[in-house]
Amino acid sequence: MSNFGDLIRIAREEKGLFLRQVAAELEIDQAIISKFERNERKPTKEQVLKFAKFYKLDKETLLVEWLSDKVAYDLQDENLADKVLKAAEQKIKYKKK
Amino acid sequence: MSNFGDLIRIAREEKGLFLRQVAAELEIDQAIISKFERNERKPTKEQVLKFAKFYKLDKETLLVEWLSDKVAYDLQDENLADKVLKAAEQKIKYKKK
DNA sequence: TGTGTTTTGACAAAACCGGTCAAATGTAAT
DNA sequence: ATTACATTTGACCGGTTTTGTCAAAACACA
Repeated sequence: MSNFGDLIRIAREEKGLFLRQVAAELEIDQAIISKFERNERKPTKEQVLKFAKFYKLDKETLLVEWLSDKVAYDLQDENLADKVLKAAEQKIKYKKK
Repeated sequence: MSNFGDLIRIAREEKGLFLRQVAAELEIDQAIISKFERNERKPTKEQVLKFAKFYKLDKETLLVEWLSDKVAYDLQDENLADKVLKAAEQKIKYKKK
């Protein structure tokens, strides 16, 4: 199962870059990026977009990965997760109208 | 579409209680309960359970309502909501193993 | 060992939350 | 219109949680 951290770590490794370099480019401390890659910290939306742009990853893919990490995290110890997701889906549909 | 606030407001009105009374009983400030009922603030899980017990509402129903409100809120201005929910579902399933 | 990279953890600043309270507003009866 | 009571609003406070910074520790490997 993929996650935000894996995506950006793989992207970085494919480009043969060091944390230091990415950090300088994106103006994000390398310690933080290290934590993002290990899913120890969650980036802000702005940061997600920075990564997408820099690594030339699909913006939507990365945002979905990031948001779904967050939702899954919020529901992790809820055995009601299924019901919650279905209810949330209905609510979102409803709001769109 | 239902939501947490409506459920507890209806329950209170059905029992003919004033905010003041519920507040005293649950030891939650009435201003806060007023905000819960109008979905202006989100209660803690503990508070949700207090309401379920006091109003004799199904615990699970209320928890699902509360959590799905939160998820829907987090995704409200994301047109990726559908994809996010599907991805989150996969992640939660995966984690269970 | 020496060099360079990544990870860890302590710390401070900022943002976010939950609760308290009193004033403002709403509502209905007299 | 005034009174009495219920609800809503908003300012404020303290505590928790996030976010960023930094340097030291750990790791990799020639």
